[in-house]
Amino acid sequence: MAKIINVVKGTKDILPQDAPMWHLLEKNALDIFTKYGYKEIRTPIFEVTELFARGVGDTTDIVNKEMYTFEKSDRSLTLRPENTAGVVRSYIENSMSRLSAPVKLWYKGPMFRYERPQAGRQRQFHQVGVEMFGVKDATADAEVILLAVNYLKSLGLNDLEVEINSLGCPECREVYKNKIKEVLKPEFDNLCEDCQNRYEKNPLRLLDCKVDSCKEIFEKPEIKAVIKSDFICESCAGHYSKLKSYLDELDVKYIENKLLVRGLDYYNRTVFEIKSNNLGSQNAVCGGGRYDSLVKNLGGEDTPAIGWAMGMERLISLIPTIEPKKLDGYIVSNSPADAFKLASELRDAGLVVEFDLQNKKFTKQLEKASKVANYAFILGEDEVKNNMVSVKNLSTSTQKQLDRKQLWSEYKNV
RNA sequence: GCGCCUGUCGUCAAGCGGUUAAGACCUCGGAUUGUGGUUCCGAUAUGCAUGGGUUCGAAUCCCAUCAGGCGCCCCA
Repeated sequence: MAKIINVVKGTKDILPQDAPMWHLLEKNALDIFTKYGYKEIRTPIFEVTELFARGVGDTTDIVNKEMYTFEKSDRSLTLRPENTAGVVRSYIENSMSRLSAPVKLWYKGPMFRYERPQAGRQRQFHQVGVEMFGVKDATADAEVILLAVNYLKSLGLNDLEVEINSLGCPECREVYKNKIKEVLKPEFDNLCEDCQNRYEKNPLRLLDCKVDSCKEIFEKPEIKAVIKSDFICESCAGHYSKLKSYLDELDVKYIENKLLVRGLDYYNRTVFEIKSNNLGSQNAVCGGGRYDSLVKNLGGEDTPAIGWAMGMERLISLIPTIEPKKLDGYIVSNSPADAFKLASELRDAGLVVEFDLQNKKFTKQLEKASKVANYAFILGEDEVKNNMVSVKNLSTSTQKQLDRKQLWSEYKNV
């Protein structure tokens, strides 16, 4: 036998037995997002590399070490590691700022990140996400979070934890960053290697370091005081408290997590994650936040925006398995030509039917029917002659001859 | 990139230095030439990820390679 070829590391087939769960995710996304006024957008799965470098940010791990980048005709192209940058690119390119705000878009599709695969993490994975452009008020933040919660509820996921935080605006964050750097300066040599790198590149990411020695340092009173301090400026604080009061009124439960720092550079003010305890160590199903300067940074008009993305594989691992449906009927007949005709009639009437294409014996056909279908439609010589079909209910074993014309509407009474 | 764990039929597995490599499920065939789902019978790994080594003897022990899983980092 020839050598077999396997799926590439970190990728997976979505097999027929899992398809019903994907259909559920996709159907509910379409239904619910549509109710909230979102329109679907589909952008290419690869873009010019510069889009991600400028959009996602070149201090992020996503851009630094996780991108699938390739060269073609002197252009550097990259398989999208996330879709916000692509959607923003399209928003700008198609002049969507001319549309009446807010512009609400949603998407679903594969994303690519070159990481070591593990539970809840693949190199090709799928996200559903939403992006809202044009509203700077906290109403947008609240609506977007509510939408996430309601989408999760529609999937039967009610008890997930919503964590929120505010990163402030570029101005107040700069002050905060400097304070952190200042107070940590004496400890610099004691920080782990990663943290020493983060110190210059992105001090906010120091805060969720998992190394014990670093955690200890962050626990020191004078350092903790700075980390925990409410650094955000008055207007950012106002925005944040407005969001919280909206969430309270909407009865959306949340936990404030001051250490919640997104790894994407473009976020400002509101960031949030939704987590599950049943996912192993990759426990975030949803992550998002506000990115008010991204549109401008990518060459568009200054446009506030906010969005989130959910990992579809992670969602699927949280919802119960959906058993595949049986066929409505399986036609049992020794005459393929007659079976073809009957199958067409029933299919046209909306039934899901199959019949034997392999010339199997009558008993084998019936055996097959009992495994895959709710009803057997038995079509023998007599039945063909009289324009009848014998319908057998395979769970009750009752059988009746029905007129072929009314078959599709009456078979369920057998 | 680093750490830990695991590779026996399509699937789940037993096996712990000497077996004819259990068993179950799935699939296929038969009992059953127009009545299934129950039952009974039968078929299906000359081979235990691959390559070396140790041994009289290896699926079992050792090494390497490959593959998979999990964790760190980071994220959905």
